[in-house]
Amino acid sequence: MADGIGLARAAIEPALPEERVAKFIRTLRQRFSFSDEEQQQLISRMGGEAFFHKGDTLVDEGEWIEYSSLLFSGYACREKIDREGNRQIVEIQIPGDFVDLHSYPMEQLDHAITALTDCRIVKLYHKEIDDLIDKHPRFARLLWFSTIVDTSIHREWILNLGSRAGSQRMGHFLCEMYCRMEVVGLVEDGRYDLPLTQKDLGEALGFTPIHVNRTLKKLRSLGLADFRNQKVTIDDFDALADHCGFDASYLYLTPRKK
Amino acid sequence: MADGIGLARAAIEPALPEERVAKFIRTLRQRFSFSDEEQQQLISRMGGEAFFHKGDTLVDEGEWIEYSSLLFSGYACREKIDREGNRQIVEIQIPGDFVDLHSYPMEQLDHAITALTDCRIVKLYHKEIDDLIDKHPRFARLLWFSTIVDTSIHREWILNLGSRAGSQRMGHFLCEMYCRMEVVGLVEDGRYDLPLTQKDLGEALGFTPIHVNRTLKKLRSLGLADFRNQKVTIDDFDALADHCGFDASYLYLTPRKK
DNA sequence: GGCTCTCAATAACATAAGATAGGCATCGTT
DNA sequence: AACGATGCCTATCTTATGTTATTGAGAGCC
Repeated sequence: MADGIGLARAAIEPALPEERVAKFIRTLRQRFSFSDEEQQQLISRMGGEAFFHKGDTLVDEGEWIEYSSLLFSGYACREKIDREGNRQIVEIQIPGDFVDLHSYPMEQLDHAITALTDCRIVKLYHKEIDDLIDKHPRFARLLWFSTIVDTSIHREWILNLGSRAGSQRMGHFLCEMYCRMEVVGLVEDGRYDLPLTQKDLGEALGFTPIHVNRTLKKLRSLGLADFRNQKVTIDDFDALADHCGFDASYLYLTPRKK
Repeated sequence: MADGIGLARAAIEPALPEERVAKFIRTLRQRFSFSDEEQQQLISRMGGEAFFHKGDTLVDEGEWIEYSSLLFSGYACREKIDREGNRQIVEIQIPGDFVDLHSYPMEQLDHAITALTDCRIVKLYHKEIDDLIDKHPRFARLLWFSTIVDTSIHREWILNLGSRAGSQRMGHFLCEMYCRMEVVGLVEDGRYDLPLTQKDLGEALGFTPIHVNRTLKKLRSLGLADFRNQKVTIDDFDALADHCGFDASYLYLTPRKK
């Protein structure tokens, strides 16, 4: 929806850089206060755009990377495939997320990033980051921070997969997505897009698609959440959060002091 | 064992700084080649030591932190506790690991770090890191990298909890610990210390203690791994790795080009 | 219009893992 | 020596989740 608008406008006249990175800035500022000048410093280094179709691989496992991708519109996911070919979705990326900023220190990823919908990205070349940190060392800590939030999210997923079962595991995931989507203005009347099939959901939560179906049915019958046609509706967020013990602090959405 | 030696020596005469950080340097150099001079730069900034007893909290959830801790000897773990009081171990820390380097960009952790045995740490104050990055920007990328390896390990745990069951999940964990311990010289004849109870193991792998017992029994009967008295014996690492589809690349133990 | 897909929903059945409980070591304390 | 605490092991029973299969709705295609 916001997605569609972005695409349409880009086709007519290119969006301004500020606009393209707006969601990222919004998320970042939610977490880490920084000046308008610093914001400008960062935006001015953002390079070209790229477009991917649904199902495309944005970054492949093992690939050598020289720029990081800021997701401007569309949805993607990190995924790992094991020897038997089982797919594990490890994180969902939404507009405003830096999908692979950690490739700056890493240079090579241990997993792939795949487009869940058509995606538009803005590039930030690693040599620009080098230069930025060189001239403004404070950005090291700031950009570093933004990658470390993913680490925190991963830890919560470990907790979710390791200690929560059934509807609570599912509910927790839906709560996380709700909070992250809300920050970038993608929740409307308790509804947000989640472009996953039930099979995908299973691959994120460690369930079979059948069990995903059972679990969704249960959440629906409890009146806590409804997922259908790639859309999530949560009428009473607090009730759902309470049901599954969700606490958003691991998302670091409260501004830091520095 | 190496632990005991370290402690005894420290009691008589303080170990040299080089010696105290040797395991960390060993791990880091395994991953990221850097010069002797840079090594010296880093070591010279390391501050005082601290000692913790088994069961102590090294860093508490939510605590504001002004230095990061390098584990010199002993074992620790990251853990998260959910609302019901269930404990989820999220990572094991071994000698040479920076247990909370990510607290530098974070300033506050979303989880606690607890000593599994008596522990000795060496401090690196965050203002020293500020200064180090200021004078030698390359260290930003290097230290950043070292935190990002934890992210990669977390992702593999998500895969492990989400898609592997029973003996493979357990085996994978034992393989990871084997590889990490080997780098710092703590594997001897296929044996290494793992100071966890079966309950702890369950809290790391998302099993009940009873099921941990079943699983260990199975691995033992298959001749793949033996865990008892806090010691792991793996006679044929390749066989175990093959059994559970373990691939060490996510540990980034091959030196990067830069 | 009738294909073929993919995805969602459900049912019937199988099994891995959780829950509860008891016995048996070991260890530190008094 | 007696005691309680802790950790390991086993047995039994229950349940959540996996497996396999069938049906129907909708989307795209020829």
